[in-house]
Amino acid sequence: MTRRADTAIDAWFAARGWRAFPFQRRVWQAVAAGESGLLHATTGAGKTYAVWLAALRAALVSSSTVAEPVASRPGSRRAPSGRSPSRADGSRWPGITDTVPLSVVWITPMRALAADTLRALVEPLAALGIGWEIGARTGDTSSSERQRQARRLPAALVTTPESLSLMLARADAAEQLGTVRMVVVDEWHELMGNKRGVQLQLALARLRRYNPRLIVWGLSATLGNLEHAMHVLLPWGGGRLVRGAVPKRLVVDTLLPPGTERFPWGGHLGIRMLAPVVAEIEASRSCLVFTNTRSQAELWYQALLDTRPDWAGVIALHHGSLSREVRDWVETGLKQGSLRAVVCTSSLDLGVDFSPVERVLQVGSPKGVARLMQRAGRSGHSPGRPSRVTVVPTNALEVIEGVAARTAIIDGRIEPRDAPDKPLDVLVQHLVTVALGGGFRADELRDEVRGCHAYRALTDDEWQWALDFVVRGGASLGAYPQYHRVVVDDDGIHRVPDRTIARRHRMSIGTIVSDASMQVRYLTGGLIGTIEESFIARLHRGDRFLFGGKVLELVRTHELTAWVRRATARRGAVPRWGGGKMPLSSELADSVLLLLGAAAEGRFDGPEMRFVQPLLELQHRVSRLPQPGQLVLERLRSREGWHLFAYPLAGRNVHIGLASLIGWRATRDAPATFSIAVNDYGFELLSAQPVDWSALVAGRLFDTSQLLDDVLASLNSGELAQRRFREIARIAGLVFQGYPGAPTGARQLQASASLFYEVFRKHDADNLLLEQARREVLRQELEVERLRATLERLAGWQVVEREIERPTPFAFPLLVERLREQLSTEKLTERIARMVGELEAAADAQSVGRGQKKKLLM
DNA sequence: GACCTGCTGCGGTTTG
Repeated sequence: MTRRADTAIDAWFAARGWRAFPFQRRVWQAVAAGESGLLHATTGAGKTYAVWLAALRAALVSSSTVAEPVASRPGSRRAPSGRSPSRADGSRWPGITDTVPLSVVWITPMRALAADTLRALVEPLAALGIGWEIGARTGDTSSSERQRQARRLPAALVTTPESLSLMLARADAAEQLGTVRMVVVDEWHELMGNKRGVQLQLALARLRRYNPRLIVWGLSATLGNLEHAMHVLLPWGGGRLVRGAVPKRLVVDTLLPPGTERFPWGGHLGIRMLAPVVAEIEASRSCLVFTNTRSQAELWYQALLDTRPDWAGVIALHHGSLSREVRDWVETGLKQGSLRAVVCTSSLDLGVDFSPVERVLQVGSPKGVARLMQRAGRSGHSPGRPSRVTVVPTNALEVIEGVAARTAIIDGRIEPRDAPDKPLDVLVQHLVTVALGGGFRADELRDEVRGCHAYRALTDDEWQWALDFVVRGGASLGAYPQYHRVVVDDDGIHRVPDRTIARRHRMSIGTIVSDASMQVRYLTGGLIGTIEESFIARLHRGDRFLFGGKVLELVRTHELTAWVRRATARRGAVPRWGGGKMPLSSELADSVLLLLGAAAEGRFDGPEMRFVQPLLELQHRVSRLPQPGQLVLERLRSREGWHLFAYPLAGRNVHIGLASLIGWRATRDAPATFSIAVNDYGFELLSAQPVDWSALVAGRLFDTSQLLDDVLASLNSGELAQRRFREIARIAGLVFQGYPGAPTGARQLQASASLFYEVFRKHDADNLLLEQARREVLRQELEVERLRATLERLAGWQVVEREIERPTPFAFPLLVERLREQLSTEKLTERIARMVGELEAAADAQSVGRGQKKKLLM
């Protein structure tokens, strides 16, 4: 039987002109033996087929009623998506048709991937003549499909972690899901590092309780810690790590400005690279232009259209604030090859598989090695084709980052991903989910939860606290019945008897908490997308702004909708969205530092490093280049006061902590106030009085003892924790988001979250959700572990102090950064112009000649 | 003439 199934699969491969890769065979063998595991392979290497065919084969092999298998002519038939192939030709395994219960659950992190995945799964089914019904179930599943699934679930289901949890909240969850034999988690690297991944861990533990022999496979892109990724997914041990050793060539290069064009020392927009980028787009059939922010994407799209009006309709814009319709249109255009270029944010990091993308550009810092690899993988998406990404620097220092990413990839220094530890908000939500899904006994569920990696160290007290919180609202909410969500019946089973609570819970399942935003609609009703409330609030009637690639005029705002019409003007304000400020990763920063070290020794290899050579030499001449083993401190006296610049290259989050900490420690002895500026390379401390930094550095400025206390004292961590608490309150089910269509206003949501925060602080100080908020701030926003590692590293480094007369190339961006926060755009422009003027004058005074001056300013 | 920062992902109602 096994051999016949193999033969059929081989025949199907052969019909497509393929031969099974060794890694695919390894997966098939492992699954046939009932093993779980993690499959790592580059994109486009055939992971999907490997795991899917393994699942099918395992089902075939273990199906006792299988009769004579006959492969139909492989690849000759095509089944309509999501439906079982016709039974007409009879060439299939009769034993596994029709009445196969739900056997395979395929998890994808994005709804948009579900449809694509389904198509990929249907094809081999049809060709092999297997009469399985398969389907998708996510939030946008049609109501008729839902009804069909309510009658009987298909044999294989493609769904999201959230929808799986929703299914666990059904009273008949055990019957519905108890038949599942295999779970495949696609893009596990996207989930493992966040609370969605934790929610999935909990769901898998549930499925494993239903079926202890459950087979689980994760699919992952490149990570620095694959073994750990597998362990988080399969905490019960014994997983098989399979690496798809399909040679994949990855090309990282840099687009340099043509000729002797100068380059700004700071800046992140990069519009001056417009002409070279246009040339690149012209030269390729289809191109993805990644930017780091949504507003940057809007500006680039507009700039491209200004330059090439004839590209209207063949280039497009894609980011997370645009409506689903707009994005669907763009994604379809990409797949069909009708779009020449799409300007996007990480909204297209996943999901354009099997598409004809030929070229990938990354405008601005790639921030991390894995991120750049992921984006490179959007091109050349099939076995054997090379992937290529071109970094488009927006300032001189970013030129180095491209080279740094390339060397890090070659050396295999890829970022690891950490999994969250014990998020109690997710656990609280899960308790209500399971109470809804047929109920639970406390001891049994506790052991099940502890089987998850995230809760392996959950104490009895913590468990009891979480249980108590869903039963009687914890110590402070006992008086409010809506927080007595779970009730213990006479048999000791925890259930949710209240229908309103049940409904609200089902509506709130998930761990993604979105920002406060308003819908933007045409007067005619069409939805364009969503923008931050705070941005719209600053606009007046008639003001124009750029959104969705169009200049719009604000007509009026009503409730949570901004009504707009097309404006005839060519310019408008650019929306600012709030959002994460991702720091440069340690791996990439260290790689940059190595290159700077080489530069300090006079080594400039390759065109990129030679391009920035004049700038780096200038830095080294007037100050010093940061390099491994040396912390460069620059002191500058200006009209503004006394500046200290430092370049630890530890990413902006750590620099915020470091600058606050050092400023705070410096003021313990002599009172002073500092203004602080940070970027990914270093930080600036500016004071109105002189500070004896040399004495302080000789002291215990970089001490790591009492680090936590000092960090908490130096920053307003209370406010940070309160902001963080908003998300936790939502996930734990304290704050109800409101019904769709009439959502609770964001401000109201914020208000009730902070109300809970205050109530807990005053009357329930031991509430573990408060503690969680503090932990999350320290870990995620302040990266306290990385801060500690940085301090320890700095303690062993030689401190090089330099007195400088003018801002150096490394200091200049920090000056601008601070001014940007303080001044309006016009004033900032004036100030920068003056600073640059002073620099030029200084360069002239040094009589370095015109050619030199040009070089100095790049 | 140099400046324009800050990502992504999901889910859900209603019935006398």
